[in-house]
Amino acid sequence: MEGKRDDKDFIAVLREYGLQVTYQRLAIYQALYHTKEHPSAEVIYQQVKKRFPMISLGTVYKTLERFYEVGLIQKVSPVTEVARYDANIDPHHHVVCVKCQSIGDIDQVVSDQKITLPEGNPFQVLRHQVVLQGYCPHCK
Amino acid sequence: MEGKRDDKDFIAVLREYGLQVTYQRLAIYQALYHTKEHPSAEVIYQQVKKRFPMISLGTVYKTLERFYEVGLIQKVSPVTEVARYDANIDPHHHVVCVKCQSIGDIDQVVSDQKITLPEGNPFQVLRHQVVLQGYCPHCK
DNA sequence: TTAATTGCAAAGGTTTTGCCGCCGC
DNA sequence: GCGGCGGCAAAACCTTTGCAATTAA
Repeated sequence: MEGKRDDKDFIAVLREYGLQVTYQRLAIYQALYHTKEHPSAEVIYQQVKKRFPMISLGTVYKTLERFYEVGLIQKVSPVTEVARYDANIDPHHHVVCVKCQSIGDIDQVVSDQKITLPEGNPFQVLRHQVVLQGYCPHCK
Repeated sequence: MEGKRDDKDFIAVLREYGLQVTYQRLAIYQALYHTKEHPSAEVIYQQVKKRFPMISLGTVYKTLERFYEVGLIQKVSPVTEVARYDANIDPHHHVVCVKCQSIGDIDQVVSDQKITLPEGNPFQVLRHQVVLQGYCPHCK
């Protein structure tokens, strides 16, 4: 039985990750668990508000960040806090320091030619970007 | 002679990309061209302001976005506009629709084991993320 | 009981927008 | 001269923070 989880299961999951269990957290995790849409905090808030109209957006932000912190969920996008620019337009990738946010270049040497898509992928892919995360020479 | 470009060269570059030439644009492009720091708009603003104290931050934002739009520079990070979350924590990558920002999953099938770093890379890499960009089934 | 969590509202920070005068072409 | 661009300030967002009240354990 993999398919469905009832509330009891979700409670267990939160506990596994060392999280205190609240109705808000259950609702937020369930909402995220039952969608493939990779929703933003705002979208999750709108969703959860249907069942718990008193929930606040701030709580959704705090909770998602907490989930991410303990590894219960993934987060897409926040490689750097703000947009960063680069005059070098040769194909290359970047490595971002998780501590000081400095960025280094990685020459194409990486992989790349190996980026092949699974059969039946419905997206039409234009380009890709590999972002590595780690420590820069100064922070490590 | 590859190494240095004088002002005349920068003017030519802007024209090549169909951009109108102004002192602000020259200064912004030069500032970005002469650094490896992958600066943010704010940092570029501070830099350019030394030579052109009257320049405005809004102009820097508009200009960088214009440069990016025509392909004169690269932008690191803005895969999605806001943070997006995912309850699936199995290792996998994402493909983001450049038009509607919807996100699809790409199973590990991609490459990955092939991500090898160039010799002498000074960063200590912890993990990496492959982000593909393209059109979703609905937008293509 | 005690520490963590929630809700609310305010603040912080980045980026966008509108408008008008100015400048490149 | 015309359309694009720059400066300025306001606005729009997204996200974080502070605090008092509430709740989980």
